Amino acid sequence: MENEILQVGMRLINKYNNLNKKAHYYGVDVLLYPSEIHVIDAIGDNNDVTTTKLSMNLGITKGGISQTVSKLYGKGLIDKSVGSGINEVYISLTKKGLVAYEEHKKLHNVMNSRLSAFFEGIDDKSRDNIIGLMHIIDEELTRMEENNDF
Amino acid sequence: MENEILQVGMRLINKYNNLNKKAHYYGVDVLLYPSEIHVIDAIGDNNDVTTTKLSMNLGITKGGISQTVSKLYGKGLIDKSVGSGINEVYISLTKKGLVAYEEHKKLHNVMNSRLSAFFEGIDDKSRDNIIGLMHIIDEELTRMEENNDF
DNA sequence: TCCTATTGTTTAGTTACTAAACAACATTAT
DNA sequence: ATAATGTTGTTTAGTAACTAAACAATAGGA
Repeated sequence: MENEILQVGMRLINKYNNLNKKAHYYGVDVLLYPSEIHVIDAIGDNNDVTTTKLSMNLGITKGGISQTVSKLYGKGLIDKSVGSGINEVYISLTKKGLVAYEEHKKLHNVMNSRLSAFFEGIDDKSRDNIIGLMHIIDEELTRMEENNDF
Repeated sequence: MENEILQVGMRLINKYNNLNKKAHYYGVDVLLYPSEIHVIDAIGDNNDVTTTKLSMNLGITKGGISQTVSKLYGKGLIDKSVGSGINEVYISLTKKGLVAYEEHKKLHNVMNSRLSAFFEGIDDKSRDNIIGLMHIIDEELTRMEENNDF
């Protein structure tokens, strides 16, 4: 019974991950790979960000970010400018980059609005339980991370 | 408010995916990569399975399965036998493969039992709402898949 | 006997990384 | 002033985990 819910949850994660594997245009003239739209998303959420900060935000090494950013620069989606800190380079979206960012966000918003409607329609107890469930999952994942259990 | 729940959900998925990236021993003498333990898990759940069925179950091409299965054979975790169908080859776990399978399952069971306890402690309405929430997410993911929206 | 369908394999290519060495520059210590 | 240290970002070589496409092997039907 409860086991089934976990199974469904796992299936949903796999479904989401598979969707996330394909490249799309996001309203621009260049094909964007998952890693690229992921970085664009992170830049759009926090403009004038540095390579090091992106690296921390996305949990990827600086080298990896540098490579993806380089591709995005070549595709004309980002700009670079001198930052305020030592050796810092600020990364920001070009107009084209902003188009891709917003197109990507828009697609997420469809699901977002359905979920918003759902949460408005349920009672407080149910909502609290859903939050509680997420808390347990978070704790368990943290435990597995710390104990290197998997 | 509801947006925050979605954000937490996304963070949990990322956390889970990052855990899933590391190689582990799972109680045997060879290091098993994520793709390998994933295939072992699928074989253990459905013994005497074929390459084609594994391919369908895991959503990976036959070529990809063939490569991973080949590595697992080299590491001594699986056996092959003549199947009943045309050209079929049955894949099964060796003793060593079973050790890895059960060790992997055991780690998941810790979370499983916490979730079971949680679901026993909540009211029916909350449980129905959680199932309903999963249903909505499933529908939306299917819609995105079909419309190629992402 | 030839054609087709199916199974599994192999090969070449790709994405998305990591680790490590490196370069460029500023700050601090001697 | 010069050397050591600490940052930042880049480049390179290597790897995992695929896919697509060609292929081989085998069985059944026309």
